[in-house]
Amino acid sequence: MDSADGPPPPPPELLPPPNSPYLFAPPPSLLSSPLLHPLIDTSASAQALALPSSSSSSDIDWVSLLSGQLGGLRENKPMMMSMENAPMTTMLPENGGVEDRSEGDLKKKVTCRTRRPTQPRIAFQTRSADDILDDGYRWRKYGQKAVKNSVHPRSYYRCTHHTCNVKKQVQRLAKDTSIVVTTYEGIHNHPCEKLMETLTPLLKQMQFLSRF
DNA sequence: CGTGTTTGACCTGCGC
DNA sequence: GCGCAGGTCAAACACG
Repeated sequence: MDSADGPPPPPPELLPPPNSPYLFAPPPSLLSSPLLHPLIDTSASAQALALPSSSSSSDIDWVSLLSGQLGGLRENKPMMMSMENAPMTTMLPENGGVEDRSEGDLKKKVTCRTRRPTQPRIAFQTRSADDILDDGYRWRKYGQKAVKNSVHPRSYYRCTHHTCNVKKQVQRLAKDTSIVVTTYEGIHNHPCEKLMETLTPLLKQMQFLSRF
């Protein structure tokens, strides 16, 4: 939901280079976009998106990305992606988003009745004052739950697109409440309106330039 | 009135 | 089998 009249909130800060096993990853707005859907594979996502910290945004194969070819990534080339004004995020391995649960004796209770193993799940850590990241999709909140060993509740969201079954969970880390963990589950089966709105003029410009 | 949020109840898996 | 905890449902409510 678009909150906010008044001054815009400060942009989320960059997280420091994460220690293993965390990996750099595109912001949710890109990862959840149709352009990158093929990348989000439950088992392979961490490897496929493994990015050396020495990478820079200049390494991005934007042409491939924007043309939908995704060549660089399909060849598993190291890449670093960034978006202006987009929050830098840290991608966690599957179930990484529940790291904060590991405080105490929380062990392996990550599997639950409704968890579908076939659904890709990707978690992001984002240092932000806002719980909700604007990733271009519309979300409807369907639940909120207090989580053990955490002061902050976990919020559950579902994509409002009628044919889309993507969910996401949002929770602040218990250890560092300035960090928001967003876990995406599933893949959008529809275009991201905001993203396409942003990229369309860019694509046109690139097509024009590519003629020379 | 349509859309989204809140919140308590309910369901289910897991550990003991 | 029981209790706990996570995830979902759905009615009530708020807001533009």
